[in-house]
Amino acid sequence: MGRPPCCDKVGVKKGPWTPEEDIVLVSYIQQHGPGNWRAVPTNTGLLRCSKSCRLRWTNYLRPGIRRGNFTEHEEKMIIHLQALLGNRWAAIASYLPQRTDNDIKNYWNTHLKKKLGKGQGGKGEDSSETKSISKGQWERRLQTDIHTAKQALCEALSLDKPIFISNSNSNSNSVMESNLTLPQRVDSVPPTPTYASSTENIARLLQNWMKKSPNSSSSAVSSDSNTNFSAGLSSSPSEGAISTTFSASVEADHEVKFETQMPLSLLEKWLLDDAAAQGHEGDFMDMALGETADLF
DNA sequence: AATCAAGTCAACCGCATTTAG
DNA sequence: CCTAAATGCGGTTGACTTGAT
Repeated sequence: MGRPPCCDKVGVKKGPWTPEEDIVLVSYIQQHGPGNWRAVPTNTGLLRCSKSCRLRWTNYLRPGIRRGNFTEHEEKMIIHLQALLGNRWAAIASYLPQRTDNDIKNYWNTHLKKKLGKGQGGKGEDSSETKSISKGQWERRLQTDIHTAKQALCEALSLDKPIFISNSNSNSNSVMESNLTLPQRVDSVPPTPTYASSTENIARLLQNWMKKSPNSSSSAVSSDSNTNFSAGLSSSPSEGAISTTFSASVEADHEVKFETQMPLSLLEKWLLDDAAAQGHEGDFMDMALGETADLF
């Protein structure tokens, strides 16, 4: 038969996450790594469903996430990718490793859609494009995916000593679902991502939290059973970051599940073959949309 | 200062796909 | 192979914030 249910919906808490919950979650993931979300609520005592835990981690607590202030480059990237891939935010997000699909989606809906609407008289609408896809269109879309993946690979490989991470969880995406893991170029994420950046995220949240509700002091952070966070908490002048002693100590104890390299030989060969065939190096950002249109 | 509208974004919901028993 | 749970994804909602009146 099947498996036991992931979470019974009675007694499941909803709504915004508190810093305390964040800390519990990060602590748990620090120890066990992301994945097996079903076990998270039971093992941590969080009154959240597994989905909620996963979402919280992937969208806010995961290391290397940047929030707000989309750069012009990112903006252009999103616009291009949206034109290429449609509303496949996870796929788009995989090209912007510091951004989450949710973030990109929100940004698109709140900023870019409007912007494009103004600029080109509503051309930016995507719905008709991505819906009602015929079989042939699917094939072409797949081709486009492969094509764009190759472009991204070219770009990535052309850099000096790039650092790749292959997102082990949600950010792997349809583009690469054919067992090829697209290496993500990381521009300004720390070279060796640790959970410290998660704690920074939490610290930031804590700050906001304390701004909002002066009553909930940092003492609230102490309590929980299997976390020893409180000892490691300290304020830093820059971002009020949680002290790195935590991340350092934990890192020593547990393997950090981020690949920093990936075997590229096959990919390189594939790219080189393709590049030879195509004969262009293709700056992804400069790829004309007209080229895309041809594919569809 | 109060009220309302518009904008933003975190989180939820439901569906599709993948995976485990 | 079948069934059901787990997971991932995109659409949508609603609480909160900000700006205008």
